[in-house]
Amino acid sequence: MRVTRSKITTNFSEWYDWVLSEAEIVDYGRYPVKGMGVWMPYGFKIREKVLNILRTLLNNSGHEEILFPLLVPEDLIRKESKHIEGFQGEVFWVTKGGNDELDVKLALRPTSEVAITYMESLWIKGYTQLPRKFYQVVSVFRYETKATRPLLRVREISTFKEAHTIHETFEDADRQVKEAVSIYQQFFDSIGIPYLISIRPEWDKFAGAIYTVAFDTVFPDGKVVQIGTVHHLGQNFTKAFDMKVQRANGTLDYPHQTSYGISDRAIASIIAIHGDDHGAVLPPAVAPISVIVVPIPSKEDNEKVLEYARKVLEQLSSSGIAARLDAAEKMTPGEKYYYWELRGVPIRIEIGRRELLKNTIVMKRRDTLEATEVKLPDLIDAVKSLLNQIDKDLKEASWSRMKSMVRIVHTMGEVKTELESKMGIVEVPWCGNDACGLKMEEESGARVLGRPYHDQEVTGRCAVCGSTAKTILRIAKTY
RNA sequence: GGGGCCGUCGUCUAGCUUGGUCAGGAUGCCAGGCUUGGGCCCUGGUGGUCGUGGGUUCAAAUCCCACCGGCCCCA
Repeated sequence: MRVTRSKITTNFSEWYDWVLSEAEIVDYGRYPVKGMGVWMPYGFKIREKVLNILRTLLNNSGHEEILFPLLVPEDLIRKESKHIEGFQGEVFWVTKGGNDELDVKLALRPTSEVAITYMESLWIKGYTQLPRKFYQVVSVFRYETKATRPLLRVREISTFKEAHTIHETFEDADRQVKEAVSIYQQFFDSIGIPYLISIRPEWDKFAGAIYTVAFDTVFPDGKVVQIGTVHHLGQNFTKAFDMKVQRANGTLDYPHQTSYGISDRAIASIIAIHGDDHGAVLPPAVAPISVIVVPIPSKEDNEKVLEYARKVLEQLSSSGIAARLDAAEKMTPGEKYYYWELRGVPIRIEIGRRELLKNTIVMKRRDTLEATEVKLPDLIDAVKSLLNQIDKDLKEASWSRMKSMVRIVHTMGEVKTELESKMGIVEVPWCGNDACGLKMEEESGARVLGRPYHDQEVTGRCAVCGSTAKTILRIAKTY
């Protein structure tokens, strides 16, 4: 049995819907509200694992978890004019309580900057209280009017980890942006998701931000998905709320903020990026089950085979490995293979009469479907080292796939033909002027992702105006 | 923002053009048997307000309208 990636690459959309529903990750499209789905038990476990990684990273870097109300009064949300401008049209409003029209409409938060800034203005009075770093994991709502996709474009983003920090100076907030980027790098590295980090162009930064740094990844169909963002908010929100704090030198000034978020899309990426034609392939770090033990029944010695399988399970469990025995009698071993492969369990152990007689087990890795025979005494070491190996190999494979989808071109014509033939991300030399960037966006019919966050050497001339290039512009078809 | 396709047992789907035994199949599920090293086979059973509302008609899954929901393409 060999792994293939033909279905997932040529018919990604269908594959994606199929995995999410068949592997019981989310039940989407049946709940009778557009753009909203149900996290099913298996998907919920994956989500929990992902969130645990994020929480650990944030808690260990001085972030404090909080929880804000879902509703934001209209006057609050209108305080920062650029912000509301950006979100106007996609805010859900609560306008009635029972039969009464509300005097002040209440928004289902599309994000929480205003709510948090308002409360911070009550909490924080002096620089000795700064910085503060908060985060929460909540649902946020966007009134999407068309083309919703499970976990990718939804009306209720049911897993939104948003962090909000507040600082005495612009520079300290700038440092915070760097910390956030580094935390997100560690996060995506730990789940093997490859990314490019870009500074979004002026016309596409977060509504109310000074600048926005974004993480993008490439899906198997060649389209790009934004999987994380970090914003330097400067004093935009604190000024809107007239929130001043006393500084060390005694003067009053508006503090500086940042905010950064990761959503359901991180989980969508895990499914989409590591998956193959058999279904999901979960990195060990987020797999609810690390090892599935499948006994192969036989007429002779059937009870002994089962007993042996239970012994193996017991050894795995007592070594802290999340293992499960699938002893269901109704399914044939073959059916079980497909079932657990679809769900992405990293390692399968097959135990039949052959293994019983030899005192061995057969270990099959999900990512390559390669089998290895292991002597029983070596079981735990073999499983542990294979889990590490899978983790490494998944990361390497996904990075090399993404890198092959990113290439440099030098003219507008090439941008178009490259995107049309192969999708992915193209990079072109750019003078750095918005006008040229916008022109590239228009002419390419694609989306400008921005320029590299980490300096990247550039030679040549701007693909639009022909003047010396100062940086690179990244362009892609996006979700 | 513009255009197109679609909605029938849990799931996939036939039927719709040409209204009238068209509500049928597969899969799943339940019971039993035979199997079990990659979705095996056999027997019996379960399951559908044909997305919702309205209209046309003696008669609507089928024709018309609106809404809800899903998918795709273009900008």
